[in-house]
Amino acid sequence: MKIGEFSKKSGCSIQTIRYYEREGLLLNPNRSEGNFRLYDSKALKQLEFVKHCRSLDISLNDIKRLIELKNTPEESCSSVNALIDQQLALVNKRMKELRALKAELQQMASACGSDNTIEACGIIKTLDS
Amino acid sequence: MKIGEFSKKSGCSIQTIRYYEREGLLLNPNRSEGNFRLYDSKALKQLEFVKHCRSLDISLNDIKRLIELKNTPEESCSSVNALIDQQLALVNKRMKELRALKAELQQMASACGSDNTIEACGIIKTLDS
DNA sequence: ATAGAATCTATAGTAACTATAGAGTCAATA
DNA sequence: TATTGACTCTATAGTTACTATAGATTCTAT
Repeated sequence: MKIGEFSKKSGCSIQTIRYYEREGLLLNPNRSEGNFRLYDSKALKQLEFVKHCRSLDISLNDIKRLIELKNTPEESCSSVNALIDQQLALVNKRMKELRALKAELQQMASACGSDNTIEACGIIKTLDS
Repeated sequence: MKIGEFSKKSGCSIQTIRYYEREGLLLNPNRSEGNFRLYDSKALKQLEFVKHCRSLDISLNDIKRLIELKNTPEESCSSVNALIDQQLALVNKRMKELRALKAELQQMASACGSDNTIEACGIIKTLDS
């Protein structure tokens, strides 16, 4: 299939597919006579792997590492574990930050009942302090 | 004070300060004879406002809007309210995403006890499906 | 033969910074 | 007085993960 169909099947935009190829996350596909990219179901699986990783917010660099690791199936998977643990730590950190952030925003929202002037607005006062 | 001291007092890097100035978040400071930027305590307050907003993850564009709003103190603060509400919605959305993400990552981490080969690793299997 | 759709490459834009190069300024020392 | 070193200046490029555009080709259908 050509890139248009590949894009629809995978749910990735055409530009993103070409970008992933440039970045080495997808193998260089075969080309048609007229230089159009040609994909098969194997390529689709590869792209789905990448998409799944991205949905977990794993960076393109880490995905590249995972792909390399996949190509050495006989080795220990401790690096894979480490990568996921690291990702989990990142997520926990961000969640903590977001919780604090949410608390402050909520407090600010309640600091301004509704219809003040900007001068009297509790939100601006909070931000100013 | 010159930018070095301003940077230390505010906790913003020198580049970031100059960047905020270019982006219109800080007023153009006076310059010394030799063209060095000169800041006073008023400028510090302005920068602290920006920093506080950034710590709440408010975008530079929205901060710019807040600054403009601050300059019309007699008007209604409903726009300020709306902006904070919108920010809160964003945070809630991201928290929800992160919770889902965390759940999947945890499940993956537990799918691989510890010392498999990559071929047998539950994590890679999950990512492949 | 030709119109229109799809594809190609190369390049620039996005957000919010960070980092660098190369030049100029300033205060203190030899 | 000359010079060293710290500080600052502007302009530009790099970061991440894409998205968008321009201009040229290729293919398909009438």
